Amino acid sequence: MNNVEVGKESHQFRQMLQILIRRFGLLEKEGAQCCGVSLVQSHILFEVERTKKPSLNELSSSLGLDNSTLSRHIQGLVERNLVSRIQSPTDRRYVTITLTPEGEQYEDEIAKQMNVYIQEILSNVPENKRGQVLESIDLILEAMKNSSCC
Amino acid sequence: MNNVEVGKESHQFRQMLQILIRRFGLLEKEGAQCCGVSLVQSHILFEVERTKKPSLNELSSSLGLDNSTLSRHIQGLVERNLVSRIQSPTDRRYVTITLTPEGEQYEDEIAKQMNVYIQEILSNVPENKRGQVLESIDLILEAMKNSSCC
DNA sequence: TTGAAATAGTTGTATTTTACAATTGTTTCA
DNA sequence: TGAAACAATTGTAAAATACAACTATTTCAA
Repeated sequence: MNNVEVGKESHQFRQMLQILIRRFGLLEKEGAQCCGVSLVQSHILFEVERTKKPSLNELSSSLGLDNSTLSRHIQGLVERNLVSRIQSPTDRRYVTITLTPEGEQYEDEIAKQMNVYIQEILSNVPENKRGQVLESIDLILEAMKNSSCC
Repeated sequence: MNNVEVGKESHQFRQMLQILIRRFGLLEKEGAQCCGVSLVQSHILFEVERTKKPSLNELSSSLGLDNSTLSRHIQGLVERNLVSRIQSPTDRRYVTITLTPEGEQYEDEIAKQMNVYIQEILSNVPENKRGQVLESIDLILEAMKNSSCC
């Protein structure tokens, strides 16, 4: 494959991804706000659930936020009793962040809300293409992991 | 396909999309800031280029921002001479927004920057899967267009 | 062993982003 | 023709964010 072809593909790829991301981002925003949290808070809850017991540092870098910004978000979520912040016993500089049962319930609610949208979207993908679509997103993720840039 | 299967797929789909979106969002942010604009500004420029001569209303709703917020962003971009804001002659309530030559140049730069990242990512997708990946993103977009939810 | 450097997290502060409400100018239509 | 609808801007307050300074803890090398 030569450069011109890759260039064309890149353009198409960026354009599609960017549109997809904006549209999905809007959906997420709506889904989160239906459940009474902001988009960022919903990302935090999601990420806490996904990566078990992350530290504040891990969270902030995986979300692309400053430490201080995240610290305040966590403070807010602790006050709302959605996450707990526990000092690590082995290294007391760290805190580990977990979902409270209430936080898990929240995550479920948001997931349920998103589920409605996603089922709607998936039902509009031709049935014989659904497997390919899922596999492809996985391939992109994998490729990103193996890339030096991200 | 029954509900349980769709549910499983939804979960996987949301998880993958959400991760993909966060990672790509970080890339975009970096790409934009390399070129001296914020992520939101870069989205605005992209959208202005994509949809020719949008009105302020169209832009704000497609970007999911309040009218007033967008109006101020546009003001900033006008001051930086990246977009122009022209009152529509047929209906003077509207303004149409276009890229200036300088704005187009900016868009090209950002695109070039993103291109570097995207080529890197695509090169890590197995060559025999690249077509499928591109087709799949297109399928998702198409499905979103045909969905009532977004 | 100990104290300087490194690290994780929090808090102070200023800036930026954002939304909602009120306002202005224009068009539509009953 | 004038009230309602509409697009955009401006006033204002709230929320999100980053950077810098600070505290508490750990590491490691002299």
